[in-house]
Amino acid sequence: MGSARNLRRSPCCDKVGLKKGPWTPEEDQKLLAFIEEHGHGSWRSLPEKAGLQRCGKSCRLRWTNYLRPDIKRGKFTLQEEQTIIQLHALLGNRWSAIATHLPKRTDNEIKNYWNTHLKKRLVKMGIDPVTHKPKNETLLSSGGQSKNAATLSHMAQWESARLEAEARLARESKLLHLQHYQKSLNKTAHYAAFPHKSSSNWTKPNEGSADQQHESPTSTVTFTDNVPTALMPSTGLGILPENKNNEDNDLSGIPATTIEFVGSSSAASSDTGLIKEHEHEHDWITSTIHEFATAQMNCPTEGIEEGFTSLLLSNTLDRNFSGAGKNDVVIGNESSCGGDYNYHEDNKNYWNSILNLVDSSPSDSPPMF
DNA sequence: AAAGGACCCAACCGCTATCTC
DNA sequence: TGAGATAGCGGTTGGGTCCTT
Repeated sequence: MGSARNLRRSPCCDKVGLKKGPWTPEEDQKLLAFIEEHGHGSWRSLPEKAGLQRCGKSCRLRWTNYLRPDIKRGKFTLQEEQTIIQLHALLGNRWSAIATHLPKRTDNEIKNYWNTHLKKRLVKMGIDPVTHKPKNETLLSSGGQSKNAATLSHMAQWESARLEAEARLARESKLLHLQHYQKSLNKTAHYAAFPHKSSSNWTKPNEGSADQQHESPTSTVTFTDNVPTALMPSTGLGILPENKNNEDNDLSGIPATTIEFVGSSSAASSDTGLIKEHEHEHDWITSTIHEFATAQMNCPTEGIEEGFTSLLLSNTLDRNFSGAGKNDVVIGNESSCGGDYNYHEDNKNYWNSILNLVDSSPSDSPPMF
């Protein structure tokens, strides 16, 4: 699908003499030093200013995937693995969206980890890594089972709209954080002398500070100062558990969850136009939820916004990650709205975990499963 | 010990979306 | 309004490392 636009444009790396391939420690030093002092500004012009024989794109990727101070490297925790699997079930290969729920991890890293570890693990367990359904069921899937796919699709659509809104607002608020960003960059000065590994790869600069949350190009979640909103407060939309004390995920006490239009204290949403956009998105999501319930689940929709969790928990999805700290995927069998009790409980587990996932502060998530 | 296959992951490629002039 | 520039995304690749025989 080569666009006509690309025919007009010259590739960013077509300049003769520009280096490709693995970065050397010296190049990293130069890039870090330059960004610490000046910020990255225009990536296009950065390499020349920084004295690098690289294209801007290469510099940007090196920074976002490796040198950024707020990157966590190393082994993925069990919790992170579960997060990735569940979000992948919901969002598919939308790595950047998944990465917003795993602060300090890059989309590239998550993508690699999925392809090299998690995908294979699911396959071994007989789970289709694309549909997250058991292989044999995928083959048999038809009729009533297709309802599951439609349900997932609706969930993804809903999440997609939310993420897009988040991204847009994050861009707006990013401007307001520019000054803050420059300050934070200065804090990273000590990374200039970060240690190296013996090979071409070297260790992480370090863990980022809390206020570096604003800096991450891939992790654009921002939080309001005083509103304990859960789901992307920057969009103005939040899922607000009515009982925040439900920390142990006791399913008998699953909070009724409310989707509210939250008057965010962020600068971005103080803008009238943006608020109007929020309202529009809220309307859209509300209608989608109603459509979702009526079309896919045959469940009552009255007061549905006050009980979205219940809606999710009584849907017809047929898989579950159950039990505390388990990797196992437990396959449900019965599916009906408000039907088999055990199956209902299984789905409660599954969706409760997802809701808790997006409901948790990125950095201090308690054990969720 | 050596060969070669499997694995891993940083980096690249191609594309679209968005911004700027 | 349209062209060009830039940023960001997801898929893919290539080479280094690890493991098995």
